[in-house]
Amino acid sequence: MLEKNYNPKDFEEKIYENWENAGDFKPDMRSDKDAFAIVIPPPNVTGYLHMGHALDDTLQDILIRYNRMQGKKVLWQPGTDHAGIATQMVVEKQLAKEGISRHDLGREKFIETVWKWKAHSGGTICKQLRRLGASCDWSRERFTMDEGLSRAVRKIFVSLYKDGLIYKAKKLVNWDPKLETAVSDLEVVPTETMGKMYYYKYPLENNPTEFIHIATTRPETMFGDTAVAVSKDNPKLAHLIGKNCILPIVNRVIPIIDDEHADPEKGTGAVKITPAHDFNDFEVGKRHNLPMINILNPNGTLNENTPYEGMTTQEARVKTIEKLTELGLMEKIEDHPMVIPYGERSGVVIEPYMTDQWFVDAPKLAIEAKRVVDNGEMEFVPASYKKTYFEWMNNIQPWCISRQLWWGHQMPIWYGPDETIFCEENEEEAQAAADKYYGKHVELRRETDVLDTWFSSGLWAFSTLGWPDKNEYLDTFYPTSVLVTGFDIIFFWVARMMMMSMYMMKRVPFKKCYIHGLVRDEQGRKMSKSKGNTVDPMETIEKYGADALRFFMAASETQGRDINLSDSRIQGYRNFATKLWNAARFCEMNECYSVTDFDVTSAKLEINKWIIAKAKEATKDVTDNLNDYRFSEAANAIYQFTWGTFCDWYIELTKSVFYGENAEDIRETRAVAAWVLDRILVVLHPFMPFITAELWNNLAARDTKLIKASWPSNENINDADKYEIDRTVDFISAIRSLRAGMNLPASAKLTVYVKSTADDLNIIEKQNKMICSLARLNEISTLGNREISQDMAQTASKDAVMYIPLKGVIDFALNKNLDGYARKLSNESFVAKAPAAVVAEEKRRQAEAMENKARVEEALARIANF
RNA sequence: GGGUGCUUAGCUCAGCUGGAAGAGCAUCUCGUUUACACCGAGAGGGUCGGCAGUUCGAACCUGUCAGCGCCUACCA
Repeated sequence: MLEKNYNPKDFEEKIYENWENAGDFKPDMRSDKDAFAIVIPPPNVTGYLHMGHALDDTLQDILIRYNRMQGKKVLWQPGTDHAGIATQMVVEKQLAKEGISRHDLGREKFIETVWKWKAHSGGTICKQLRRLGASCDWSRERFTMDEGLSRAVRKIFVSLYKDGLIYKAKKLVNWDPKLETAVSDLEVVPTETMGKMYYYKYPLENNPTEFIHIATTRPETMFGDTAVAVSKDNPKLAHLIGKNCILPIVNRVIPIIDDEHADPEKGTGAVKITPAHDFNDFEVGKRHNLPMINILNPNGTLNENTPYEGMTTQEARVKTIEKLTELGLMEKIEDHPMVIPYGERSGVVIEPYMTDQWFVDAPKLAIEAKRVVDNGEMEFVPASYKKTYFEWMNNIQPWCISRQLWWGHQMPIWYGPDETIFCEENEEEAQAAADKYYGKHVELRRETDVLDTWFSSGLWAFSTLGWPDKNEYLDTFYPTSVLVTGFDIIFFWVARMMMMSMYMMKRVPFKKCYIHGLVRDEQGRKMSKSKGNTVDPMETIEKYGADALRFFMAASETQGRDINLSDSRIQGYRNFATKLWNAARFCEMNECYSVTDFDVTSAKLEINKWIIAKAKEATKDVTDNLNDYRFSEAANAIYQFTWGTFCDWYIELTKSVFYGENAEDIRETRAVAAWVLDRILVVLHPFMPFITAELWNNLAARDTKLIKASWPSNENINDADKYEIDRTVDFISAIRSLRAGMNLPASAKLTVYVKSTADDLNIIEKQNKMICSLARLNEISTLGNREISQDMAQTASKDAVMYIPLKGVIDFALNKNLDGYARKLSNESFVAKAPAAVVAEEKRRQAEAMENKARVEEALARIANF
């Protein structure tokens, strides 16, 4: 027997353990059907599940379960990411609490500490994914720094290098002065800020009374200036080209050059050129072969090339302005809205900084990655993201992959006395190679830089499947079927996977890429820890169950739009689960047990033929929508069928069968009710795996677990099966509506006479009992040659006109109540002794009843006039 | 600056190929009945942002205006 109340906490975790222990998430490699695979976007190993994951992973699980039920070989490949910067920062913060810096520990000890931290706090997110119901094959869980995946990283690195697609270069990069590492363009967050524009002037070399006027937002960078540029098309300034000016404070002579970068419309029309600290100026510097003066230390303070060595840029800025003012060169300072780049992780201002770094030739790798999207080998859903992808790919810059961090894949590069050794294996192999090359034992020094985290994530689609080793999984599941991820990660990850996979595998990493939006808070604001508006999915699951949260995510997921979290909606889906639970209890109480191999075509009763057709229709609806990745439509289809059709109508209709005497009708209806309930469990399972499995297990002894039950397909739907009951529903609805509109009490049983087509009359004849029961009637019959009298209310449904005599009914019902109130209130001792609130309430009710009566009488008067 | 999306009921949003405007929540009325009050029955509520076009027919297609958002570039 089912418990009276739906209580997801009683069974969700238990059911999950059963699946996992039984190996139900492992692909059925013996299946003769297609393979279907998804690689999970790997969360940070030390991270926690947030609502974004809940959405992303619910959608994936729906697809996985749906395809698994179709009998395919299904793999959901799980794993976690080492998240270089993020993890290193967390551990550094921990150490800082004990007053230790990573440098105190040294590289080796520090990395050891990180591994310890990972062992201690890692894996939480995988437990949380289990709680959500994610049916990943945990036996294949991978980590980006696993030995296998690390080997893949080294192999690709060396291969790219040999193909000339990785190179070392001294270039301007985004430098994070707090973390003291290069970061990629994508790890920089441009932030709108109100800053200042500083106007000052440099004297000309040969005529110190003449000046060239400069505007800048970063005056302290002047110590790195190696030219001033103006445009030859600028009539006011062109005459200065070729002259020199004097850089104040340091009194260095720099040329005034002609360059297109100097826009006459902007600033003063003359631009100070600081090639080592500005991306545009760097280009100008290259064009004119200007010296590049580095003015910063790695920690962002000014260096020995400036008069303000050791100062922060802010301090130096103040000092520079003071000094320029002193020299009478400062002109004005204006407020200036601008965009300042901040480090995504560190939150400090990012400085363009000249260093030796390693780059991947992304523009070259992009060629293939673009081609296969262009020709449809990889399809975005929704398709509009194709444009976004090309927009970026067409403007792609070389990808800086080196990081001056400790946590990550250390580059497989060893420096010998005068040679660089690349080795995809390990230290000893590199040493052996070096010794062989030099013909004697030499000291090797390994490159200290590690790789950008996204380098290893870029290999995820095949490295997790065991590449570079040949194996069955790689053969079976690569290319994977679909990647499900948020739009915020298209460039970080999707594009890199495309490039890396096309380079190494020559085939797309996934055939489709489903992109969803962000989960926002109730008011539509972005969730963030700093705003304090995050909602922990684990708390939501605790409160409403994982099924409710999952269903919310599915039902809210419409292509190309963000989702606003809504507690009332999640609660609504919990209510939906409760509703299903109770419907199952109804079936159980009425002994509706699953009949193995029940032949639905054998059903004779109209209500049964009707619900079977509707169930098949709903199944097709869900199937079609899932195939098109229309999650909300699919979820709504099963929701509407379960609640609006099965519970609201079918269960009610079965009551006149179950409470009747016809044994054959009861037998058939029990079998059909059980069949429909099973169908709901099957079709709902991808969305709400827990409650459906719990009911499946409790309602009958089964040969197959629900997780492996087969998804119905290509069913024959007979529209004629639906007609009679659809019409019956029309009649009942019309009568109910009229009753409510006229305020007729439910206790008043009515008589209805119908004038309509023979077809309708036939249906009314056949379904008489059900109509009477659901519309609270004594009788419904043909009008025949009865006279239409003035006290008859009328309502219509298509060809049918229904006449309802009202006279006695109303008087009876209304006066009964009124008499009661009158009697009570005329009782003096009641009025005197009962609490005032009770008396007032009684009076209120009396007034209400009188009002009600007036309304009905008014309605009757209207009918009389009709 | 370039790109892209949105504007539909009080709120949050669906609405696929142009064919009778929908859901959930909220509101109001009623509630006989052993599946369910986390419920049932019923109701009200919309100039589909404005304007102009195409069409037999437009929430949907075209143009235009307005408002909001996102991505991206830009530290003169």
